[in-house]
Amino acid sequence: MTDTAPRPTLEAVAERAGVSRATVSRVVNGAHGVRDALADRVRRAVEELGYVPNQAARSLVTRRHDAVAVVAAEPETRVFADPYFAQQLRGISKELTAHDNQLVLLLTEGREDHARVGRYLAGGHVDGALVFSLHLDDPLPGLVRGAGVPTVFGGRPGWDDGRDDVVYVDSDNRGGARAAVRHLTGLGRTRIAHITGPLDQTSAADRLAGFRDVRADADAGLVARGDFTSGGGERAMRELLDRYPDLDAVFAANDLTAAGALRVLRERGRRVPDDVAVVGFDDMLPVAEETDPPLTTVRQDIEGMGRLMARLLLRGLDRDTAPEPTTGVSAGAPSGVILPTTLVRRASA
Amino acid sequence: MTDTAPRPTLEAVAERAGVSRATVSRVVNGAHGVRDALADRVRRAVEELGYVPNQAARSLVTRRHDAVAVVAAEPETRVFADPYFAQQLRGISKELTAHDNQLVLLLTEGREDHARVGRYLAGGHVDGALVFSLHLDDPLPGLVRGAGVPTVFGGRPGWDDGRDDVVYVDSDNRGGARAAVRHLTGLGRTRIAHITGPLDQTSAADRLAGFRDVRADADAGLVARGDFTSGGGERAMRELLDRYPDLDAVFAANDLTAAGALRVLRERGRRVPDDVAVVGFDDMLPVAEETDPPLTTVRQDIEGMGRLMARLLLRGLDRDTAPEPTTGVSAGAPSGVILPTTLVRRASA
DNA sequence: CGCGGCACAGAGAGCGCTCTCGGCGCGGAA
DNA sequence: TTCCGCGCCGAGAGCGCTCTCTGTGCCGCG
Repeated sequence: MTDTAPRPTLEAVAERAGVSRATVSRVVNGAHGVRDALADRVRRAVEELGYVPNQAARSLVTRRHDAVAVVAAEPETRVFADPYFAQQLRGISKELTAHDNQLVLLLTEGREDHARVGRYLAGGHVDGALVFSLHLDDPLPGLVRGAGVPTVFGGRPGWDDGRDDVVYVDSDNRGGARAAVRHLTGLGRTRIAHITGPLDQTSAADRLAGFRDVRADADAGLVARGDFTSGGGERAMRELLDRYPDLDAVFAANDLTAAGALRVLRERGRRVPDDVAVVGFDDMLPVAEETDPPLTTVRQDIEGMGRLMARLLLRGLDRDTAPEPTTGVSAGAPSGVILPTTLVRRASA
Repeated sequence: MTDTAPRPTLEAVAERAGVSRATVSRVVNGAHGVRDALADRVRRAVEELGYVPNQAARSLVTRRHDAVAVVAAEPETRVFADPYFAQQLRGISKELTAHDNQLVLLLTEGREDHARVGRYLAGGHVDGALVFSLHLDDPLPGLVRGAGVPTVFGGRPGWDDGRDDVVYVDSDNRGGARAAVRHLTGLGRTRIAHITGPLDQTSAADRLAGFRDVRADADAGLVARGDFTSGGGERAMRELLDRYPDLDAVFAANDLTAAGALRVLRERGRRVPDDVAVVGFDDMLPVAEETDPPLTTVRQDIEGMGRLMARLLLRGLDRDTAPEPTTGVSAGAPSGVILPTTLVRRASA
């Protein structure tokens, strides 16, 4: 039952159409230099036999796979909120399928997984890789680089040190943070605190930098360390209130953190936004709308990020097959692309 | 830069080890019937050259790909809450990598995508497929069936009509719903309402069935239709309160719905759980813990579901390569596997 | 009328691997 | 010693495709 009839080969199609394998191949692919009459006959034969090219045979000779790997460290995507990763995946998927590429998903979970991924990428099973690298000391980027596979990173890699051949897509964490804090100052708030994310992640570090851009003169004590979870947000909020009972605004590094902060504020009898205004980050959808009050936050185009990553990768792959004559890398190759963020005003600030 | 040195072939390894291709192949795979001395020489050569088998060449002859497709309808995974799908993916990924299989992700979004997926599966690029089919009238299952690819479904397919060769994994929606409602009756609640999900999804239908199992005598008016979103939960909750101002418990078809219901209850001045007890479903993690009060809900082992799906598929594939002599399908083949659910008690009921 | 050129089609090699089959050497039985 | 059997290894075909190279027919031009 599982075994279907043997799939028709090029040969079979050729025979049915009364032409040679080569001609069928020409038609099935680009189809240049084949008379219409013949081409039609071939197409009809393809249709009748239900011919589908054998990808294995094809890539054996072309060395192309029309497949790209998406590599993500599993525990991190978990902490970082799953919807985030899923949305990126969606964007990637759309772009890839639009270009007839397959998406091979590699989720890693530990040292041994890294080795496995390295081997897989080096094995030349895919034409390129999209890698999500969040931590400063992530071993993945090095691995991928070692595998010699064209790669686009999701999120600014921590080791963005001089080498400009690393391509990545990120959203404007720093700019978004600035916008959030400016929004708070615009509301007349003067005692503005920040709850960070885990600072070994570039997104968290960049958001902190954005906060500092606007509040360069803020007390160091107004910055409390969180970890992108609501529990961390609660802890940090308690600390902050203990230190600064008079604070009137909080910028949380993400929405989960903000949700935790909101709970503590309510518990301590602070009204939001009247007493304390709160801004989050991510616009993580189930959460940001469900909090009480709904969260003012910074939205990023997550799906767009994914799509852009895929697009950049595919473009790079194209260039490889048809290298332009200009010397070396095209002038001013965009090594990092930063997507804009927007402030979403809800009730919390 | 992108192009690395040409990858070593079996031939190269053979030459270096001073043996034939066949021997290297034997060692690289099962390694039976090769003297240890020779095998060691081969392994050393593999190591030194950094040889990795060319999967395309291999599957060209073996007709195996060590890859399975995961097919999901994109808009639905969105509505159904993204973390859900991501967790399943994680379970699938773990199981697949444990068996050296790759995960090819196919997200569909419309009619034309269905055709594309059908072609892909029929094209014999993968050894099997894991398909998430939520809707009663989902065209995907039919397509997959037509493609003649071994398949395991995620969630009970709507058309579970007699044919017992369809393999699926689902969690015990009906039993979980029963447990939730019994919990409410155990609390002494007597006026228990239910907000359903979209009833063209089997999970929603099964949860409703579970509600009815326990409250067979409940007024029809105590069942309000929702859509798995918090907005739907709000609307349904308003209806219910209008119809039954005296209701003292609500079983919501999922956590998002429950979150919406909670908002309306608060807005109408009902205390939870004192006046009205609320139970959700899913234990969708960011949400269920963030609501006020935190949600009592029914947890399913989502990751386990994914893992089980993959395991069942791989087992089926194994059988194909090494068919057991027993007649036909193994007696009592588990066509549907139902995973247990557990009630998680928090503050809302 | 003959030749070069062009547009198209076919023959055939070869991508890197697996796997069958045959050969070879060695040990034990006759 | 001869022969068979067995364990191990190599030769070689072939998986389904692409792509180059060659061949063929036809046109235009001299």
